[in-house]
Amino acid sequence: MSAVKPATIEDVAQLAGVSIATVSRALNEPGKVADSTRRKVIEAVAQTGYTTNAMARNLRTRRSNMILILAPDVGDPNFSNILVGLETEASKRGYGVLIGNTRHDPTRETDYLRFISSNQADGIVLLTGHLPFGLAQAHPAARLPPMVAVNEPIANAAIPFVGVDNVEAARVATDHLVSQGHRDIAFIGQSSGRVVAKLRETGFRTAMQAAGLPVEPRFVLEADGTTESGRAATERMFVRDRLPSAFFCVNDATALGVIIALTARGYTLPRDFSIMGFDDISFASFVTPSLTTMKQPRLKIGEASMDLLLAMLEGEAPSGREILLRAELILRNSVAMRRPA
Amino acid sequence: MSAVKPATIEDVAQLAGVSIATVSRALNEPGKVADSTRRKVIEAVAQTGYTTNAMARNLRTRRSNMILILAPDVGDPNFSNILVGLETEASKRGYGVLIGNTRHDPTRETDYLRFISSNQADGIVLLTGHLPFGLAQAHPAARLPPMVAVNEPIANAAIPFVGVDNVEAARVATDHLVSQGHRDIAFIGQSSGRVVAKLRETGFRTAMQAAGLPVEPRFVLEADGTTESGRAATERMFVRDRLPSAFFCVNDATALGVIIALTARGYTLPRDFSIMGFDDISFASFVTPSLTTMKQPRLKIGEASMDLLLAMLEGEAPSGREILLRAELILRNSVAMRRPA
DNA sequence: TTGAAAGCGCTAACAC
DNA sequence: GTGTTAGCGCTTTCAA
Repeated sequence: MSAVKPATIEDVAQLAGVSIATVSRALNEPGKVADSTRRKVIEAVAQTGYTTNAMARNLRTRRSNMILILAPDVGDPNFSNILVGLETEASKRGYGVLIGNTRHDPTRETDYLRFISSNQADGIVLLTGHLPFGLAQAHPAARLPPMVAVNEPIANAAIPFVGVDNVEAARVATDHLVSQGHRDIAFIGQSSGRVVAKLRETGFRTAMQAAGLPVEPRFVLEADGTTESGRAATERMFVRDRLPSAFFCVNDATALGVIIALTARGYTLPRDFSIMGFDDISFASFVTPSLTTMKQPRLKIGEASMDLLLAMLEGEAPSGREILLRAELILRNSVAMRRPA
Repeated sequence: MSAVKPATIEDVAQLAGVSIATVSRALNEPGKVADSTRRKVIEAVAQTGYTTNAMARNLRTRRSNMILILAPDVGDPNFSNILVGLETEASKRGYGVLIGNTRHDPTRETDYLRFISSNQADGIVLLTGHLPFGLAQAHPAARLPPMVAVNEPIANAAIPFVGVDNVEAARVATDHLVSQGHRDIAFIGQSSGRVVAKLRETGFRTAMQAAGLPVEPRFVLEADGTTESGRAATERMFVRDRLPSAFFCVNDATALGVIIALTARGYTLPRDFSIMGFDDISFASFVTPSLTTMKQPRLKIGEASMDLLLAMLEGEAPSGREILLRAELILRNSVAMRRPA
């Protein structure tokens, strides 16, 4: 019964007894078509099972209604719900979402730009923390595609950012430790490269200063955000003569490393030390002790980012904004009152 | 300097002093073009910064080189590396990957089919465990798009499946419990609806029978695969007069529920009970006790699925195959020797 | 309010 | 080996 070839706009036009232009209008600008003819068209569309050929439309309009998402690791639990949020908002607005897993590989980053230069995507969401390698060459300054940075701001580039207010959240986290009586607090995760780490360190220092507490340089340790780096940093701590009573970790993965190191040394947590994480990634509630941490509103971050990007695409928004969302303190069992000395 | 409008094939042709057809050939079928002219073309491409307009090409060829991935929850830790594998293989072969988060919502499933019917995707990877709602209507039987089912086979449909050999893996898992001296083993996670649960139960029963052990009906409990269902099932267990010494759980989430219930009742694990999970999702090593489980080769599953789908698309493979990969027993701390009664 | 027609940029027959 | 040419299916002036 049904044609072997998909129906085209011409088939619909013929059946409805109108021109293809009218069909196009009836579908895309219903207001510009008489009620009666619109009904005929709708009817014909139903009969033929017509669907607009997106390729033809895209070729004509030079828009693809696709958004490219560039992430270093799509499987990262830190991204999971951000992706869901991005996809949800895009889908709601009639856009599709294309994913590119870069693994921080410059070659791959460049490669994915083909989606932009070949008109297969209209804008980019960057979860990578930097501009895709090769962007500048591929696109002369004036014609950069619309982009938003998510989760990790992009240094030295006027790319709108959407994410958590890291400084403020780190301040809240530190305040919580202070409120539990801690005065000697270590910061695990200093890292010159990573913008986010810097922001969290700033929040930490701000809170300490506001509380009138000193930040001892020997209590500020480098770590690159991995579990192993957290473990190693903790070990380095033990060559000191004095120890902090609490650890504020740059993220949950680092905190896990700290917990592992401390537990291995025979300490009981949180009795002996308090640990504060950041992110609230999926395992945070399953570790022992379960992790007190700052929860990122990932779904919202994703939705807000896509919303901003689409607004830019549709020419509604001033590009250059920044949307900072609030992180939430999640109280679990890794932070306790400081024991009297 | 650089033109405000992107270069087209015509610009390249002009600069190289050849016809557009030759440019097209030089780029797509280099063998069919003389060396000297090919070099001229390459040079002109470089000068103009030309990139093929994918929309025009797709319109012409009726192929998009895009694959649609339909998943109920893109953020599910169980999918994370499968997605990475899918994307990696696709990207390697020059395909892009489009994601659709269905949330098991029939409306959304139908909605995503527009990517197929509008020529924006050439094939579908199904992580949902069922055919997208509305597929049959949208595509008369003869013209179903190429599809593969991943992770969860699709009942009553001749869709090629790629995933772990659940029966075999469940057998291995059960064998391990038996080898530790357990004889009274409960199966948590019976579920009539889910194909995967059935397969794992089959593997469990096979192993028990092979070991000459009875499967007591009261030790086979329903649970839908969530942590809460595992917890609840364990509670139901305690109205019995006898208890098993080990629990084989249909997945890690369920196992976590069992652990929570048992721990809450004051038992020490694995001293009092042994728990076996399935999947090895990210938190498995962080729970206390860390979970002994069967690890799914997720990256490989993703790569193999995409490989199969692309082979089908390129007309190389008989559609209707099944690729079963081997799961690996991961020994951690939730399973111990059975204590003498 | 509608129709005719141009053309988006490309690939693939077909001719040379 | 290379060029000419006909569309792929659609949107969008421009006229009526």
